[in-house]
Amino acid sequence: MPVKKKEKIQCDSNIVHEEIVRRVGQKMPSEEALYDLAELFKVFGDSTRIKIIWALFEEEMCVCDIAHLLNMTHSAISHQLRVLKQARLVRPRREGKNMYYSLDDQHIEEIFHQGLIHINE
Amino acid sequence: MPVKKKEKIQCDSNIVHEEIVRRVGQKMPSEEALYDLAELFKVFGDSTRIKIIWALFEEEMCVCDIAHLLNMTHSAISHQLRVLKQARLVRPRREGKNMYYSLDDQHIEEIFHQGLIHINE
DNA sequence: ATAATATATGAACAGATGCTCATAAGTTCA
DNA sequence: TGAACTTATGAGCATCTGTTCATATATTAT
Repeated sequence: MPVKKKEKIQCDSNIVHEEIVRRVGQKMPSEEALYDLAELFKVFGDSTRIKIIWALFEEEMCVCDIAHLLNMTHSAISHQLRVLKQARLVRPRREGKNMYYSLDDQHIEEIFHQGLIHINE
Repeated sequence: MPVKKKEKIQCDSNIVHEEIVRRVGQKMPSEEALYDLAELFKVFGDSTRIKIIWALFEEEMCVCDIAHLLNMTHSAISHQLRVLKQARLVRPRREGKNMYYSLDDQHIEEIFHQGLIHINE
């Protein structure tokens, strides 16, 4: 009695499309890389931080000016700059009492650009 | 008596670096565009969704297979696919009992690529 | 030293998020 | 029709997040 061969397979939790899952699984980046990527995008996923970064596209600014530009408290901006700093996206520079922040990455602008293309589609 | 001109200005909440703030402010995209951009990146800011998208780079897959690949419940995957669908990042196609999802955007891969460059720097 | 200004930081709180669970909806096959 | 299977969805909940507030730190000028 020949075993009935299933050509187009169902999606039983056991009889999954094993071929597909195996092939795709092999091409996936490491768990760690995907996690880090998500962490990076998480940083971009807040409109305050997006605004800060966009402002710094133009030129370096101090905390106070950013706060004024975005009409937010110094504290809130400082907290967010810390997040950006930890993600190695901005770099601080002291000048007297002021801390000037500037962008520390060349790829951000390209990432944002592609993001805007998606939005405006 | 000549008015003392302030060259490098202080950061009083009143005497902000008005020139800078004004110039940068003019170049900022609209509030709405920046908000939408943040929303898009928020979608990328979760490792489950990152994994789903990366899997779909290879080929379309059904809910069940994605769940199996990522070792998660069907429900969790379905919820996340909904988020991706609402963001117009994936597109569903029915085939019998299965819903096959595929990527609906050409720019995602470029965005992810640039993101990885930042991480590996 | 003290005062004034700029920034940083911890605690607290409200709101958002992602998963699980239960259940519903849609499809196929007997 | 009903049973089996796949996917979708709402509720509940634990966790995470972004802001505010109070306070600390750092620099400059008096």
